[in-house]
Amino acid sequence: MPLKNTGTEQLIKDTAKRLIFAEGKLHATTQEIADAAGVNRTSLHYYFRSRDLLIAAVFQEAMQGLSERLNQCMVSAKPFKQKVEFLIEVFLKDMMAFPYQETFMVTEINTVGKQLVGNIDSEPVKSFLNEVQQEMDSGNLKAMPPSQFLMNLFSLLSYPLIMAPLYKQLFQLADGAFNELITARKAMIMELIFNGK
Amino acid sequence: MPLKNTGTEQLIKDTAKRLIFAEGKLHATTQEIADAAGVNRTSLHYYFRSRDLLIAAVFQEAMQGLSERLNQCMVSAKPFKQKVEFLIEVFLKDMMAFPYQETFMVTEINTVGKQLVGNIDSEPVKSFLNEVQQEMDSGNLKAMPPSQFLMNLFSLLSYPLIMAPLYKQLFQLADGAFNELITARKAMIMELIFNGK
DNA sequence: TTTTTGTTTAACAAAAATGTTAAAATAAAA
DNA sequence: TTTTATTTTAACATTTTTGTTAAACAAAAA
Repeated sequence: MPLKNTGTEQLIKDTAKRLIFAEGKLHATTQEIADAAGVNRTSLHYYFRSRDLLIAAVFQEAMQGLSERLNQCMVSAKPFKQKVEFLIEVFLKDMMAFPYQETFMVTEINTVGKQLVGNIDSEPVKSFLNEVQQEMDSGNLKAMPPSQFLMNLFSLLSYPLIMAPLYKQLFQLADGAFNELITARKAMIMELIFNGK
Repeated sequence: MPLKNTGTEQLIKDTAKRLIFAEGKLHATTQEIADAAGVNRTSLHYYFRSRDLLIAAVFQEAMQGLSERLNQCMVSAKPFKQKVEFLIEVFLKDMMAFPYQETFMVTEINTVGKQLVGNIDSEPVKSFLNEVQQEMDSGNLKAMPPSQFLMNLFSLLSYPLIMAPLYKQLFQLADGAFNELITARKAMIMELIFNGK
């Protein structure tokens, strides 16, 4: 629709992402988004027609981003261990920037409906799970259902960042100290899931 | 306030908990809560005065519940390994019933403010972390900052349940098959965090 | 039974959030 | 420089959600 395109459309979308994914304001209002973007609320309707459509756009881009990250990490030609290392790097970085992305997707699915998920491509994941199985067969990984391995990996990666506000309180840590904990996790997760092998 | 007490107050609170914590409707409206509870929306105001106060009551009970579970699991007289086993059981059960409890608390903190957390007692956690340190010193656990050990434990426990809607899709699993995966995790988590020791 | 107390409800009111319209502002094209 | 197309905005309208009031109802006490 826009031809002149001064970047406002992208600005609104990015601001919505920041509020929702980074700051965890899962039900930011159109006014809050417009204010944070420094535009009039009507602009938001001009570009997206309704709040729902803006949210849908944001959701869909998050889903696509996730899909691309999975693809990038899971179907590369790297040897398995390097592949996992790369995956941890990519997802840890993403989670540090947008810790509430996954939370948003899940709660959105819970309120709007499962049909939202439809477009995710599960092929890369399937091929990765196969590779995990092979590694287990060769004795390079402790045997377990490959889906468990994958859930373990993502649990260790994502959960501490999602729950950061709670853990900062529980451990009495300021932002800086907590971030150090998080960045130290890459090596630790590798150790843990490869069981010292 | 209520003297006759027909159980409506508790019913409303429990229904709110079900919608928010179990079904993941993190911003259920008063109408949705009243409908689900089968009462008139005005009753909700009669007992709680406002939506905010109902939500505050729900939040506070969740916080207290968490506090109690932590206490129950972390300061018992059990030997360390049994203690962890017990903790996994308790929290896995709770997460299966109310997967979005923690998510709710975090997003609430992100929108309302950190002062909400205030009342959590971090003493049981501190004493547990000390015990973890001792186990590491004795060589029963791989050495790492104890807070990392604790985050690992809770990550492995909680994350798959929080993200269930996504993983069911990704693995193409129905509810039954997914639940089997989850219940199989207790033993697996023990193995993983004790590193076969 | 009638009085009192507590509970539930319908009807109404207010506030908050979303959506629409038309006009003003801006910038490129003719 | 006028014209045209696009973008931005203010003002208004609608819908949704929350909150209030007063009356109906129910049950125990007087």
